Amino acid sequence: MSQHDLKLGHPSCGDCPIRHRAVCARCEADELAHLDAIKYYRSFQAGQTVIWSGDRMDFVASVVSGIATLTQTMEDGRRQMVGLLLPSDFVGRPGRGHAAYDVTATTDLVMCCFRKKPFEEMMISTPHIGQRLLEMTLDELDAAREWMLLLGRKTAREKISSLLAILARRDASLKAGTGACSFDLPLTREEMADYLGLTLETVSRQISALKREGVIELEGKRHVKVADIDRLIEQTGDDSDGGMLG
Amino acid sequence: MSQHDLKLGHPSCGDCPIRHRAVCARCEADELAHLDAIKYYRSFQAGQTVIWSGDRMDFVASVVSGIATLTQTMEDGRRQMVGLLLPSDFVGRPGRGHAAYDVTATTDLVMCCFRKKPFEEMMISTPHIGQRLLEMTLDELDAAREWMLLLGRKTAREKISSLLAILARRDASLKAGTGACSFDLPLTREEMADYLGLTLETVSRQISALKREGVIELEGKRHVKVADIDRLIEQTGDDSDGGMLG
DNA sequence: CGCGCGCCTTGACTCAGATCAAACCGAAGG
DNA sequence: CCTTCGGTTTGATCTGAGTCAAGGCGCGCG
Repeated sequence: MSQHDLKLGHPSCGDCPIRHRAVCARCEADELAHLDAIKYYRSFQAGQTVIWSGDRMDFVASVVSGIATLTQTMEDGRRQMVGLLLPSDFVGRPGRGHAAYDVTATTDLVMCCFRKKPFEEMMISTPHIGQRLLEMTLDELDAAREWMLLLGRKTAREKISSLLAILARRDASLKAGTGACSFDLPLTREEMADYLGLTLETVSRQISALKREGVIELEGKRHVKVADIDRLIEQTGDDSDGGMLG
Repeated sequence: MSQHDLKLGHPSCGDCPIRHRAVCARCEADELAHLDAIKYYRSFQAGQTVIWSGDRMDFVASVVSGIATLTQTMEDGRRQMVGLLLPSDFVGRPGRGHAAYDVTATTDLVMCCFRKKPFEEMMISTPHIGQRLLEMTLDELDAAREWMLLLGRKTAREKISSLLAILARRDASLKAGTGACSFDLPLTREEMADYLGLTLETVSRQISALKREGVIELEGKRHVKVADIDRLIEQTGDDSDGGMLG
């Protein structure tokens, strides 16, 4: 634990990029100072494994930048991604000593870590943290349940479109009014397949089909342009209101 | 709200059957007294809908007895169950005014309800409630993610076996040593199909196949006897240790 | 008693997506 | 320049589960 790869130039909590969305979002100045004192940063390169399922895990963390995945693997190698961790998302579970999933960096990744013990102590003394964590966990539970609908009932076409629509909305580079936007896919075809419960061939075919039909355009393999987001959303099978309930 | 069907004979919180597992599990005597003062019971008959997705929902609740389901429905009628609510499970989300899922009683059901406002106030004044709710929500998130693996990657055979194994373990009428047990299915074939992301015909066929192969026995349509639980678990595709990680 | 109604089972056929196999593309390295 | 290699595309074929359709079983009710 002594040589955690602490990088100079990391912000103090007060001007951290994820300050207002992460588990610390509701903390007051003094609480933040306490967190500042116990936090440390760790960086991972794209492709590196953060932790293996079943391994001892004596920290919890927030994603500061980059993207990580949470996956489960069966003995025979079948894999299912069960979560995508984006900046401000939380990893680890207070009150559990071992990782329940494989965590992998799909892009270069920076995490803000807390050793479990001091973090748990702080959760007791600082209700704001527990409150925010509850809120975030409830959001994740909703997301997981939405994904259950996708995995259990949607067609391949609907699955791919749903994923693209989520990525498109998040990269809200939505040109005001026009409904057009573009973004880079943060996942390989195989990773998308693992997320969607498909094979990589089916993912590839469906993306080609969407391209052929003009719903999306590709620049290279990874950059997607969506001329008309509504047309994409039509393909997802979701309520046409685009998820106003969320 | 005036005529909630409060039944005489309901226990005070102190000797409630779900006292030590529900959201109130960590509460002290005085906190319990407060909950006692604001709680009310509601009963539903098997088959009744508790609330529809999107409806205004001004209460949260714990299941006291019976079983309820949480389902999502697509416009065209495809349905996916996203949760099974058993005694002590919690329904509703503090900080949200509308139901996100259809909640249906599959057996006669009794729920212990709290109007949202007083409950939220109490969550702030009584950390024990929020702490317990966080714990329960994290458990549900784990369960949801395990279900994502089932929905995305398991075969029909593995899905059915997984469901039966879960029900068998829960009804821990496990005869010590022998690994034999028996229980009633709380769901119709169609409800199982909605839970497992299958059709009811496939559920029926797989159950017949398991019976034919001697993995299970049926008494009537609903009562299942498992002579050798390990043989059932072999069919689930899960790690052979039977989920010691959980 | 017989009728209708849920719920369940079984059979025949179809099809979406998996599997197997080949080749393509672009970047890195010699 | 050519080679290698990971990621990707595309084609041909196979198959598990869906769909459509016909009964069966048990129960409550007229």
